Amino acid sequence: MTVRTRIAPSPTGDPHVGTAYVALFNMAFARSQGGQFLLRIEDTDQTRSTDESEQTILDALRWLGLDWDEGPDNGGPKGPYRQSERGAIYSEHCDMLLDSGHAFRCFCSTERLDELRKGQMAEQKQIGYDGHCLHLSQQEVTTRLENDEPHVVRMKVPDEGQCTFNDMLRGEISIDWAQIDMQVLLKADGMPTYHLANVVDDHLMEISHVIRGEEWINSAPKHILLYQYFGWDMPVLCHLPLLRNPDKSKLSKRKNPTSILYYQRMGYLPEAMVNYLGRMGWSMPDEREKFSLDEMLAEFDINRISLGGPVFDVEKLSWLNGMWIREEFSDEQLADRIQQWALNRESLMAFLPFAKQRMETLSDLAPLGAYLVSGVLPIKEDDLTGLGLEPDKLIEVLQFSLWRLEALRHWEREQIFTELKSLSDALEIKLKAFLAPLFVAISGSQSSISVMDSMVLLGPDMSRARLRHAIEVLGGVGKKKLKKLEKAYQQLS
RNA sequence: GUCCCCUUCGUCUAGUGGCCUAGGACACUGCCCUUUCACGGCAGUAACAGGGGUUCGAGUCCCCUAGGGGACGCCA
Repeated sequence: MTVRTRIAPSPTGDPHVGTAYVALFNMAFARSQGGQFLLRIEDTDQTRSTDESEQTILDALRWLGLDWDEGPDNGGPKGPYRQSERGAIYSEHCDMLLDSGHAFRCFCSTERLDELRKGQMAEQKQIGYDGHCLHLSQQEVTTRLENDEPHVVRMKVPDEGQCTFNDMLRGEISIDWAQIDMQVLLKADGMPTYHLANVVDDHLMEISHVIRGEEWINSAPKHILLYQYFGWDMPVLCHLPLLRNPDKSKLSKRKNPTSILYYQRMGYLPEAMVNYLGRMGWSMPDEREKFSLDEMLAEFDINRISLGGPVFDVEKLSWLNGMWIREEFSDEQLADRIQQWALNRESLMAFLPFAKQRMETLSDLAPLGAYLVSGVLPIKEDDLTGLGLEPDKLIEVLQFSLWRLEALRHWEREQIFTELKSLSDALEIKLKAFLAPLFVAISGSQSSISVMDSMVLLGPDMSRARLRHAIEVLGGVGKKKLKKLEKAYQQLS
């Protein structure tokens, strides 16, 4: 048996804990069955991933000890790979469906589709493609193709009956075919959508079991249909519960740190991290809380997964991390870890040029650099409100900066500066006054090395987390207020 | 709005019809240990969403209701 985890890099390159979670269970299932665990990076929307962001995710998984196998040597796609390099195989498969009459070309414009959706929304009807191009004559299709009219390829879907399939954990699931949209398979730019790429790649990689997040249940019928159209064997499906925020919604970075890099930077151990993820929706037969990846692989039974969406609880993760530090690490091992983590030559060399100018004795180093090796800083409301900005302005500065920095793709001094400077101009606040609250949020004090340099040293995840924390310290932003801020933010740019 | 999935302490969970007076862990509270703080030890508060069935017997099986979540893109 063979199993794979699909990875979709995000523009910012954050390796999401949800990705690691799914990868862990794929790996656990594969290894416990003596099968293979593969990894596949997929990016059919080329604006999303870069070599860098792909690398970041692979590194994060490796850090957690989630090592993958090579995959079958059958000429099909191999291990982590770049999908865009193999664009042709999708259009070829798409042609097969076109020839067999299971797919059709659709020339509808984005405007028409928007209009259609709006109408359906207004009538409170089901939303989906209306089959406008389904019955174009061969003649018309040929003419429009000759005219180079932009078009997509959509799959045909039965208009009656139900699709019934089996989920390893959930049993039988039935969905009416009427619920299933005529999914676009090949986009106007010639790239496949997820659905096509997923099915074709899974088949070529000889995937036997698909273990993925619950959010995919509703698109299972599309995939089943494609397998039927191609005449391929359908893999076994298994949908994992979704990791949740404390308010039970799907885990998101707005409400919780979700980047593995953040937890790394925070000083969580990979062993504890994997251990904790393994406790989400799963338990050891003897209910022990602390276990290594190897122990989990040895005992893994997929039927021990519970289906309620588990809330990601940082507090319990911290407790577990403490257990690992205290019980599983010798002083020597811990010393090594700490050195690797932050007290390494590279980190010191990065920091020293700034520290040097402010040092009189070597012992000045610790207070100067403490904030760089800290997690959440103990700042108080007064530290921020005492800076001279009005409370409303203060929130604006922090929240807008956070949004700008969240969108930043390359975490470099120049870019950070450009973003913040343009924001301070737009808000008509002098740079010095504008940076003051950021200074406190990032470094915890008013006198330290420059904010920009500090942010570079801290890295994107910790920097953003500190800004979020500062906003929390000020009482946070309610739903209403958030909407207002978003509006104001949009108007700025 | 339509469809799908889910539902045991605040949170993570054990539970596969009798072993359940529902067990463990985090968090919380108290006590002990300790020159402080932690760690550690001990104890305590706290849950089967509600209603109907099936059964000698239901947390466990079925149905309904409610609640939560997800999906409805030329995103993945």
